[in-house]
Amino acid sequence: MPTMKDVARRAGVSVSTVSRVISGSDRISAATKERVRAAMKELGFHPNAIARSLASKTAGTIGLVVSRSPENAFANSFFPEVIRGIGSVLSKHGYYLLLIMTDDPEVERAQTLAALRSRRVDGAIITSSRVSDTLFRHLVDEKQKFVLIGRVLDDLPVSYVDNDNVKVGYMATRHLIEAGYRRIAMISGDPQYIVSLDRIEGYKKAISEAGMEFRKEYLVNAGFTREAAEEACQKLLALDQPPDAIFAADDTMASGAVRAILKSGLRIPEDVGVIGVNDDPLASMMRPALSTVRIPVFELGVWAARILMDLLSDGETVPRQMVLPGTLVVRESSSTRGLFSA
Amino acid sequence: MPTMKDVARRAGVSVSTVSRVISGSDRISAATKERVRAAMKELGFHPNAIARSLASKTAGTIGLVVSRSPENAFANSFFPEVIRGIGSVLSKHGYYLLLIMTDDPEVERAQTLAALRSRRVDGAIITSSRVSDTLFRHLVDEKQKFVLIGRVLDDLPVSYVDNDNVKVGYMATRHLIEAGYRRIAMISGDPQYIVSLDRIEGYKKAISEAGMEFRKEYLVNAGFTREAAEEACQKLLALDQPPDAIFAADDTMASGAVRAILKSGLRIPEDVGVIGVNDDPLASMMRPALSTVRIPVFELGVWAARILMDLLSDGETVPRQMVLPGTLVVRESSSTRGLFSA
DNA sequence: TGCTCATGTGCAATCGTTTGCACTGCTGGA
DNA sequence: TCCAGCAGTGCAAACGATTGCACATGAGCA
Repeated sequence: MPTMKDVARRAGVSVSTVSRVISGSDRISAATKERVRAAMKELGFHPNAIARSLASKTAGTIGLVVSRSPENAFANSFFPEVIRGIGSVLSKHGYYLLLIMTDDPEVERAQTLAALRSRRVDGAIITSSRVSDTLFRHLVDEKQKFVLIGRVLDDLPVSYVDNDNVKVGYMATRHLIEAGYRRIAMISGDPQYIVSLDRIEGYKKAISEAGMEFRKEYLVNAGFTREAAEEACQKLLALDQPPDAIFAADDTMASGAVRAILKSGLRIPEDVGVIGVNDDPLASMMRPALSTVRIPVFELGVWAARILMDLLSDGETVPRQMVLPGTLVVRESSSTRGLFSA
Repeated sequence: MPTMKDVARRAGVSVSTVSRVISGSDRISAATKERVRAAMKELGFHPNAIARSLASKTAGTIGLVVSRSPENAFANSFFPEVIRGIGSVLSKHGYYLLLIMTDDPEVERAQTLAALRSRRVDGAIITSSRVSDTLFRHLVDEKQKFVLIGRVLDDLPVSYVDNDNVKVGYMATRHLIEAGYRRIAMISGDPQYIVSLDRIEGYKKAISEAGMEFRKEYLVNAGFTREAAEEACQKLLALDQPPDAIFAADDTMASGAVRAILKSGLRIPEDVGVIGVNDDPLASMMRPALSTVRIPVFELGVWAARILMDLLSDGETVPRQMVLPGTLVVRESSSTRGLFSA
């Protein structure tokens, strides 16, 4: 592999000059530029990114920590979409994306810390927010640059972008109420995740606002998996007073609920209404097509990346926090109830 | 950030000694090791990965090129699964994964080449194989280390791991035949991808082997999207002699076909049988549950990574090629036909 | 004619490691 | 008693770029 030294020799200039030609900047005569460029081409020279990083003290890489938690499990399209969003920003800035993803949460934490501490990455985007996690505190203490997709409960000075999950829960529940359903149950995700707590809060808010009573037995946890959701839904339907609508905290769980309902011989949406969250491809593909609250996943990625870029370039220090809204998407699994109850 | 120099000073030894303690190797007295370790801990020292890479001439990173082609679109679980497989191997070897993924194929190629040439990554795993692509030739010429998930048509000395797509096509078609279907159409993916050609070949083989006649109008291209598949299937059903079974080259397209069939008032599997490929979560979730040929995606990732590791460590030079089999998974969309025709 | 400055280029230090080689003591066998 | 050999450590040269500073040249101006 040729180095700048070789190029310099060939072009009859010094390495500094070559360097300056490459970085484009500075005052180099057109003639010299030309000769250096030619030499580079002739030798097939490509600058060594590692050496460059060492000298310039920036890795040119940012880490993306993807928790393989059920929360953003791969049954749904969260992960690819968020990457797409991030990538669209990073590529403009010439950054590469280092993926940190493993089955083991401990390994994940260790790798995240290692990547940042070893300066292998200049910053990180983290896509999980458990209720209790000391990782963020560590990162803040070490003044590492990172952005969270999600949010933190305590008042750590952390930059994050999140969707408004309280509102998401509220919108979904509210929609069911307006569609005429009266006994609305919620199948929630693992309460270890903040997103779960938020959506539950929204659910409760809509319930009480409508003057309905919150029933403990109508709120069940299915850990973001379809199987658990199906089972949970069966139990709900077996109650003395079974619910006439189900709000599932994501589309995957909603699909489980749908299955349980249909198996039990009930009709959707006539007997039981269902709504999910995410609007992943599955939702429109199911029969009946699933009503849902769409989350702007791509945008979450975009904003997380933008904020991180700012953090890195401006040396910005005040944490920025951002909340994006969801959108109600009404499909077959809930829309027509009004007709029946009317 | 403390450097090895600081640690060395504190421990009263030379940098070389510190380095040797870190790398674990070599002959360092227990006492010295202890002192150095203590110094590192006291200073909160973490070795700089970039400097390390420069000196050791290995990036410790491998690139994963994810083509956002429809072939491995995110509607299915190909991408996450393959990453999981790769990750499980890489983490054992202490490698990080650099993700190269963009909407634009040209940018993708450029980034791939740049990452390898700049030695930002030690090698790459590439997940696309278009029929005509000069990328591989370039990479081979430059002696870059890479493994392809998929395969090449020409006889380039390229290491790859692929599933046996001819056989996959054969198995799916054969199954339909054995289930009693007689007019079997195929909805294929974009013929620009080798995988498509292979599955078509398998389809034809099974057809002719069963003494059936290959009909040109029974082979249609739907570019791996559900919408196109639905449309294509409608047209098939409108033929004078409509098919009584559909082999779709992936589950996503199969779901489109299912929708078209049901819309037209026909029953599955009684009137029309359907089979897909992949066995992604969607397949078991659909109603009727979709018969399919399962592809060992996780294993593809594992083997690609293993082969790349060998390429990097042994300086191995003979290309290794590997083909993994698929598995027939019979569900509701095809199984019972035998009962009716009997 | 002499001085100032802008322009273009080179020198050499620096980034933080790794690693081949040389050196110092000591141990133990002949 | 001498010397080979080894364990333990340090020196200093890489690795391949970036960058502050110094320097040479020639133009512009008084």
